[in-house]
Amino acid sequence: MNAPELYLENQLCFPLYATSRLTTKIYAPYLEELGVTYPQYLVLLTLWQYNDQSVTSIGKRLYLESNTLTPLLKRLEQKRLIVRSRSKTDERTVMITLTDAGKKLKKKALEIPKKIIASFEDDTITEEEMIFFQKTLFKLLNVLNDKTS
Amino acid sequence: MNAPELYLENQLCFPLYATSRLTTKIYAPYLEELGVTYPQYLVLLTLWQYNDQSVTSIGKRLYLESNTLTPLLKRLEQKRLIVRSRSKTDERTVMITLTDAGKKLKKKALEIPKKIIASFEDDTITEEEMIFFQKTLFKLLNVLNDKTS
DNA sequence: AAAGATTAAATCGTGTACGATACAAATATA
DNA sequence: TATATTTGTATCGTACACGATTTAATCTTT
Repeated sequence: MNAPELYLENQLCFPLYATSRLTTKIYAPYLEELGVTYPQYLVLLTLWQYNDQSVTSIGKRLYLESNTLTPLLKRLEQKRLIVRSRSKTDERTVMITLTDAGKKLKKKALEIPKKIIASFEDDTITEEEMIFFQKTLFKLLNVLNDKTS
Repeated sequence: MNAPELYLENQLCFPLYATSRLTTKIYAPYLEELGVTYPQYLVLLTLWQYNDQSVTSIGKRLYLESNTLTPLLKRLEQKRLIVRSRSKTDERTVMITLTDAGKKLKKKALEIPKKIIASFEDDTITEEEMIFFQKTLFKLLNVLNDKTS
């Protein structure tokens, strides 16, 4: 029974899944220097860009929920990069605050993007193609976010 | 300290990670009907397309290793969709064979792609753009595979 | 204001990912 | 042909993901 619609090379889900995982592996050596995991790095990016905020706010930006974030944030707190504290105006909310160490780590992180871009460099994909790719990717992310919420 | 190179919207890793996860969520209701998880579905796609093969062979196609695959394959075996058996010509190798139930599931899976395409449909992204996107995505996957191996 | 509904985190259980390591079988080399 | 190396799986520990549920705080409604 021939079924090209089920071939791996005709899927969209599979290359997204595989590329996402391999990209994370490219980051690994640099993140190891920072002492954080990849999802922890994304939380730090969120905090560096948008400053202190609630767990839900971080979740909205990263498309994650408290079931994933709470344990992750506890680990970041153990590493003394953030502080978790109940809001006084709304006791349901937990505010995430960067510590000095967490803020300092940003300087080190600034070196990462250029190293990543360098390791992505390749003859088969032009810079223009990558920019277009990134645009479509973000469009797709928005579409999917509407569909899943 | 302004650092646009660290903004979430300027990353490539982050939208890949988020889009991959949201795509998996789109599949969830259909995979529930099949009674498998998303990575289990990918293994079945591999077996349907390339027939019976070793753990390593599946891993090469999906960019996974035995540390991930062995437990996953044991679950597929418990569901009676595959059989794991040591090769007689090479006792190191474990051959993965589809059961009749595993083969039959392909018929049900054939309905999934069109449903997924329908749920991806959107005015902001043309079909042409999606095809181009998929091409770049596979190119990127190949580049990353070279870099990480 | 009391009852009901909503919201924000946290918890729990299952299933990946993956680096590191172990181990046995097969292959290569001295 | 012994020994060393490589290969194919499996195991272990840590860290996500995520659906489902719980709990407490806040908001809405009557």
